Amino acid sequence: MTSSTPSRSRRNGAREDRVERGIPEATVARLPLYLRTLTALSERGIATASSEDLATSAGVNSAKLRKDLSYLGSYGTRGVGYDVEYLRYQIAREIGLTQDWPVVIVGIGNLGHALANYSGFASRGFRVVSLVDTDPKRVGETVGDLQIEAYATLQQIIDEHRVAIGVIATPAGAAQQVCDDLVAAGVTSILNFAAAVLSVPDGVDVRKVDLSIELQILAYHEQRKALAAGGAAAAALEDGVEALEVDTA
Amino acid sequence: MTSSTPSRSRRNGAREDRVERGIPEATVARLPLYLRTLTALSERGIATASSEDLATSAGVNSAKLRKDLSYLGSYGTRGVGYDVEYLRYQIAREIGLTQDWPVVIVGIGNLGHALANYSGFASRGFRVVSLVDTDPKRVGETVGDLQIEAYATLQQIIDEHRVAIGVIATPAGAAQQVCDDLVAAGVTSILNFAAAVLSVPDGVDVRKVDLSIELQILAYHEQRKALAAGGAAAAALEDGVEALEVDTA
DNA sequence: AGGAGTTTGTGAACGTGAGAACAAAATCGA
DNA sequence: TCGATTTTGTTCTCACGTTCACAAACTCCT
Repeated sequence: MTSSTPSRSRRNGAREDRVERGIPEATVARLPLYLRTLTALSERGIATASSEDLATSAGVNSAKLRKDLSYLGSYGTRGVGYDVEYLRYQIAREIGLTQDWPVVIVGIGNLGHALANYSGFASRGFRVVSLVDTDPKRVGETVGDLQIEAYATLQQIIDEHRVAIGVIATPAGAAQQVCDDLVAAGVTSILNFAAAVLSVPDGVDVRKVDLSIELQILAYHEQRKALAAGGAAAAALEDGVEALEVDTA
Repeated sequence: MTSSTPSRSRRNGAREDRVERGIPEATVARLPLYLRTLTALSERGIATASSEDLATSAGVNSAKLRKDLSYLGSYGTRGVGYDVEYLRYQIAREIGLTQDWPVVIVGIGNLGHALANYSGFASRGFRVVSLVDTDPKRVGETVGDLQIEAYATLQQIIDEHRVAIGVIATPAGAAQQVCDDLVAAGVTSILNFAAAVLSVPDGVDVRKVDLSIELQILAYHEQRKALAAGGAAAAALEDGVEALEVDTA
């Protein structure tokens, strides 16, 4: 998914390695969580926090948190903990939130609307610079403090605002075409809310958020819980009866 | 996360093991994707598909897909492939989509609105039976074909409709309280859209969808790409200059 | 100054997941 | 009926991620 830059030069220094190889995906995915936790602590006027404190607030194991942070550098003080403000800045810089990221949203239906108004973006360095829809009837409509623009102006918008990140909130059928157009216009990161698998050239990152998939995963576990809690025999029957030998513990 | 039911009885049969241990999390997360792929093929009138076909459509490796499917049982035919309709049913049954899942959404702001109107839920066996909001002014308002109900009626709603899955779309500050109330009322699976870490008792599953985190992950990769593409020297300077030795390949 | 107490950073062990590779099982044509 | 061909199901290996456990490094108190 990430542009594969295999290790080219071999040299000492963990810091150097980080620049070369980057941070493990799993860690990257947690950094925003830590950032949010630190911001919350900062707002409560807390200046220093141990890995244990942070881990509890973030809902993770403290060893994992320490290891995650160690990929960024050695920003803690043994016997003391981490300086909240300092660590917050370091994580923000690492993720790239010390700069401003212009974002364009394509497809202003129910979800697009909600995303356009979502305050969580603006407060974290993301600026929705334009809303685009393929439906000409919607063009001109005001959402939040933006007007919906014509799909034909996509290229112009992306050039003008130097947009690198695009959000797709169209129906599934339109998603691949929109994706292709975004990529052609120079977008290299896409957040996809459409229920479709997007194919993109190398060097373009795609992340997908699929609401119904999340619910389905919950449903699977929910079903298992229901089965485990007494319905085992009935389930075996419904299942076709392979081996109905309930171990009566 | 999942209720830990360690292997109690030891017996042969992969099918038996599946029931005991369940399917790997990573596989569970992909089953809905396969399901969608199969539905799409079915609608195009395709009766049979090889693992290669399915894998391509789903955007995964074919070996991975075969291994995933093998956890459910042996539903393919060597030399032929999988019967689309049959496999679709088996996956649906495994996930628990042959039954209907009543869902309640709490917090009908921008996002709650969008979720309430989201057609992707209904089409996959999830039925939004009630919308709840803490703001008394919103109560009675119509969204889609439902009316927003008072927060105080939460318990009653959950009992009446036998709701097992709750969706939290409130501001972060209210999320934990709502979560506690949902759990107290009998909900055992929660999909959380609020930017907060929820703590729940054992036996309750939580999945979170955080839009701003997804964007931040993209931003990290985007920044790396920008750095890799020429800005390396400038970045090293800004970084504090540890060792500015660019390997000129 | 020195010892007791904290807390980080990391090495090592373990578990899970991904992908290559191949034997087993099916179809098809002669 | 038999060999050629296709495609599944599974084994094996490797990479990645998590957790434990502990030495190193810091503070604080006497």
